[in-house]
Amino acid sequence: MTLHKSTADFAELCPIRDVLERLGDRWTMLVLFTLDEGGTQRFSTLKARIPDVSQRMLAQTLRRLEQDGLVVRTAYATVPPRVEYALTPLGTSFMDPMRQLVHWAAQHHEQVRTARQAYRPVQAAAPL
Amino acid sequence: MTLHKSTADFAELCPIRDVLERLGDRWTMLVLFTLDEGGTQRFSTLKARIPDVSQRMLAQTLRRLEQDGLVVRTAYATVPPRVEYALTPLGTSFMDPMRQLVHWAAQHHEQVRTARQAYRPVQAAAPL
DNA sequence: CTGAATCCTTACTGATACTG
DNA sequence: CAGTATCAGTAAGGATTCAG
Repeated sequence: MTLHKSTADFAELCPIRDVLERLGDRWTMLVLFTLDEGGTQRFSTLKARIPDVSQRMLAQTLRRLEQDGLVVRTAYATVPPRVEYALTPLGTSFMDPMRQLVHWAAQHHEQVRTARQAYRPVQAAAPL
Repeated sequence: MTLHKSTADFAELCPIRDVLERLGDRWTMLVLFTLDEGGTQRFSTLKARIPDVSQRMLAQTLRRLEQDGLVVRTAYATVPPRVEYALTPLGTSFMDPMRQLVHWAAQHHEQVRTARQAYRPVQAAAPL
């Protein structure tokens, strides 16, 4: 369960970092959350529900999630095209730990904000 | 408990995004995890345990964590200087949800890797 | 509607060099 | 030892344009 790797293997990252680095970007969590609460949704719906995501980033995020097996993409050959996205069982299984994280954030947000305000760049003197 | 905000308020981001975006960068989780498993540690120790972090990034990450109240920095006015870092109670409280996330990653890493390999860029045809 | 491709601007990062 | 400052390269992100 270590997140560290010896200096030797930069290339083959530790499993956990490998997975978490994907999830840590700006939009992934948001997309997963939106899919979870809204169920199967079209591209345009997702775009509408995440106001500040660009088309480019949404597409890219969805591609990666699809690639990692957290999301399924279903395209219908109609005109105009219709594409639907949904969480896979794997994607759904991720929502549990994610909800914990969201809960923590909601719970402690105020405390963090307070800490930020109280923060003083540096202290010259020191204990001892 | 929504992660979305109306288009109106980009500036004042939703609490959860505000908190999670900080944690989502490349080093924060790793630093927190290292502090958690090793207890109070000096700058150089942390640097040694996270082989591929640069001095600059480690310092920056620690500053932010300190600012957010997850880490305490204690400087001793000795020569040479000695600075110790430790998790605050707030920081410790974050480890719970974080461990869940790490656990999920460890548990499903193989599945994700498999999905990545099986992935085919796009499909021309489609159902229906 | 759902994207991919391009361009361009900003943010992140690592090396390096320099202080207290 | 524990940083900060500066610089340069890379990567991320948005806006726009074009295509199936």
